[in-house]
Amino acid sequence: MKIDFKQTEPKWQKRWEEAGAFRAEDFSDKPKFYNLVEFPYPSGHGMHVGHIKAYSGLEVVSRKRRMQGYNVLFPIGFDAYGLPTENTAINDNLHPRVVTDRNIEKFTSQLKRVGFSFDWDRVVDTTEEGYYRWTQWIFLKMFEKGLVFRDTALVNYCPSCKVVLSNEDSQGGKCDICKSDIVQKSKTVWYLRITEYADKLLSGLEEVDYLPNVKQQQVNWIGKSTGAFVNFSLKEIDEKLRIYTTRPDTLFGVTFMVIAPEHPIIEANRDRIANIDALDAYREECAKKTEFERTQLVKDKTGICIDGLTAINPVSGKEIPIYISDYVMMGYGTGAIMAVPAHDERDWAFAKKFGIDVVEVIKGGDVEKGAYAGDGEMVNSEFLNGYTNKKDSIARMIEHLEEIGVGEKGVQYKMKDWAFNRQRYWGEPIPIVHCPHCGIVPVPYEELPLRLPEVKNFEPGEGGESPLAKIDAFVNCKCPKCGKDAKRETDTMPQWAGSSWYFLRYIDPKNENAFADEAKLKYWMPVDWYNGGMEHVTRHMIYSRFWHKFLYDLGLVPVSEPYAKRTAQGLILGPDGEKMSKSKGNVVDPNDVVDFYGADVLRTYVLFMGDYGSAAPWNESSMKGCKRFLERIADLTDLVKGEGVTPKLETPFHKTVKKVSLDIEDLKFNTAIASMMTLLNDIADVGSLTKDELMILVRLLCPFAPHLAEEMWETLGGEGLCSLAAWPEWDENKTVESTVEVAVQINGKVRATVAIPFNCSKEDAIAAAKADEKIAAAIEGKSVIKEICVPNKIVNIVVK
RNA sequence: GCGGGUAUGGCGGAAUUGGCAGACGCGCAAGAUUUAGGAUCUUGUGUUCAUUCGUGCAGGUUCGACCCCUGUUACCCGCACCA
Repeated sequence: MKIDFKQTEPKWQKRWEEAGAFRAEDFSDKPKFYNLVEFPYPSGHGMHVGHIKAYSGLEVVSRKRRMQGYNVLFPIGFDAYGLPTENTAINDNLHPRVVTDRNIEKFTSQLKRVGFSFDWDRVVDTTEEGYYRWTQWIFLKMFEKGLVFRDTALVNYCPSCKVVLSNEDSQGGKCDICKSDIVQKSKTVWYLRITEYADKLLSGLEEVDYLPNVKQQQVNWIGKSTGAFVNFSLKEIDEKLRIYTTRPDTLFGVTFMVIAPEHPIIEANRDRIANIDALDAYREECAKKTEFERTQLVKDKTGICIDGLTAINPVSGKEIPIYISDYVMMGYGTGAIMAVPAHDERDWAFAKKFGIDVVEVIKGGDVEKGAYAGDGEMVNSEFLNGYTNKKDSIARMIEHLEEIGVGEKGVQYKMKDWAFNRQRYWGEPIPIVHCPHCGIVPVPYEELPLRLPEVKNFEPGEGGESPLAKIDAFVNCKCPKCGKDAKRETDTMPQWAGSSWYFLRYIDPKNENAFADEAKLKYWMPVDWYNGGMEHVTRHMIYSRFWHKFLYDLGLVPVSEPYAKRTAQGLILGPDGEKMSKSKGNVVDPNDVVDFYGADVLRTYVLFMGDYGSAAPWNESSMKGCKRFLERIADLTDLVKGEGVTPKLETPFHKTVKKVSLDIEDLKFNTAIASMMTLLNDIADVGSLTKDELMILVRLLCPFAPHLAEEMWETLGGEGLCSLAAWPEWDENKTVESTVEVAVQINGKVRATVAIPFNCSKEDAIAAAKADEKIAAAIEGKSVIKEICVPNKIVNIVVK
């Protein structure tokens, strides 16, 4: 039969919608299954073929699950707050609300055109009042529990976007949005105390089924290290210099100390430091460097010795000079280190440059030629001499430090607290009031949502203040506590706020009394399967796990981990093999593909083009192969003869049902489709098939090419929607032929194949192999040393 | 530097995890159909005339290795002066 996709695709999309075919039911007798895909940021460019691939994976799983009788929740929404929208709005002189609505509309129509089986009744939009009200609510809960704090510190700042960025948003020293170099700036910012959850985020990984590299990346990002804090006395003043080290056992090898240029001890002791002018000059220079420059100059160590402060080694009593250098960061540990040049590369390079002594405390290397970081016997270390096990020597030293009261065991994380405010308009207002009498006062829960005010000019101020700061009607308010005049916080939340809990809102998107109903949460959570991009592993994934764990500790969600399983799709590259980007002009627009080939071809192609988890280049002619495949399937209606089973096709059908069923569970869509193609070739060889058989194939095809499947299902007289028909089952016994071709090897080389009954005995198989004339000739006159038989696979005869 | 991964025809990729390497698709070639192009269909397609040789490279284990072990090279991704 001939299919006109331009007519059939919209027809079935409408029928699904009218039938509410993909609506998830709260509380059902069916088993539940919650499939989640990362909701898109509705940018002005519309959808990308990458989105299609990202959603097609769990789309297929969702459709299969429904056919298997599950109550499936497969929702979609829009993560609509954020800078790009705001920048577009500024450029086009429109309100961000208008831009957002326009973009959401565009995305919605594109998603619907592809025929995704989302539950459109549960769409969430993070910028809607009914949504961000609860984002603010959770923020206030965090405030209430002491997880929100304000601090003045060096933060990542993007001079181009004019915003403070979190660590996660400035990876590699580049602004995540505009890719320009970020700078360090001292600012007062709001933080979420995510480090409080570092251990829980780490240990929680043990109970979830995430892709191994997803887990590993999170472990690395959290970056837990164990060691010790040591307090060094200072010769000149009655103050301690506190350091963190993972190797306290090398304390006898310390020949100098290094503190970060920003370390407060310098400011506090200006008068005492003889070379303060030189230090100031150096510090100023460091402040000017971008993060990028600071890391590029790794090899070339710079620094200055502080003239006027001397540390005392707490175990040896020796006097140690203190340097400032930008290879020590204020943001990690205590901003100060004990330098052991013999056993640390960076310290070694620094010591060589400044002519500082190198004292070996671990045997095994030549410390004059380079730092030795390996294991070995402890030397020059008094009570530690003779220790050969790192663990023991560290434990012994910590014990000693605790005894003499100069240090203790410590833990550090690379992950830092989450800098949470942005100086832009298009985000959730932070519901806080600054009162001259009461200090920082949260907006009462009943006043939520704290609405984003309408403004004309939402460009950020030159001084880096939020556009909201210019709106007096918003800023000026009464203190909720004392009732006197006060001012509102004018910064907004970062883009990652709304996406940190959206999977909970899908469960109860219209609830006005809670972020979601308790019983519904209990029914649906956790998300059974979450698929998304690798780029979100160290941001969205960590952030949302943190929020969810916080809600769990409050008893507001039923499970501690939000996502039971996490997988990731690979990128679609441009036809040139490069990452798709507008500047390279290699972007493929899904709309063009749907116009020309139809949604079914697009869906099938993005899943057939390669391994789902790997990147693969777009190849138009390969897509034509998928078009041909679907056309040939449609033509099968002409080959239908009778009902029941075609003997020659029985095994191929059972095989294919099994293969498709199992491959979908492993995201091996390419081989699932390939097996249907193979079946199609088998059918073509036979020249006919029965109606029952075709209806099996149509149902297997349905998750991939649902419009064609529905059309054929209807033509064949199938009951109801194919999308809701029962998923075909297979009989394991019928997945194999009664006779199998077995390869016969002589000394491991294939010499012949013989057809023998399936599961026949080893003896029979070997006898059959020997009966083959080629094999008989090969063994002729030689002595058989060994005969190996793997049932149904191979016979190997070793001769001499 | 640390962590993770990949390497198979002209291309995208398969291989039940130690058992006939190259499924399936693209591309290509020949033929059919067509006024022609396109589309479609049929056949062929790792290499070699052949015995052969073939899964980045060099070894090893095994009756048998894309798969396991040792060494090595290249590329990709993430983090990175983390003390």
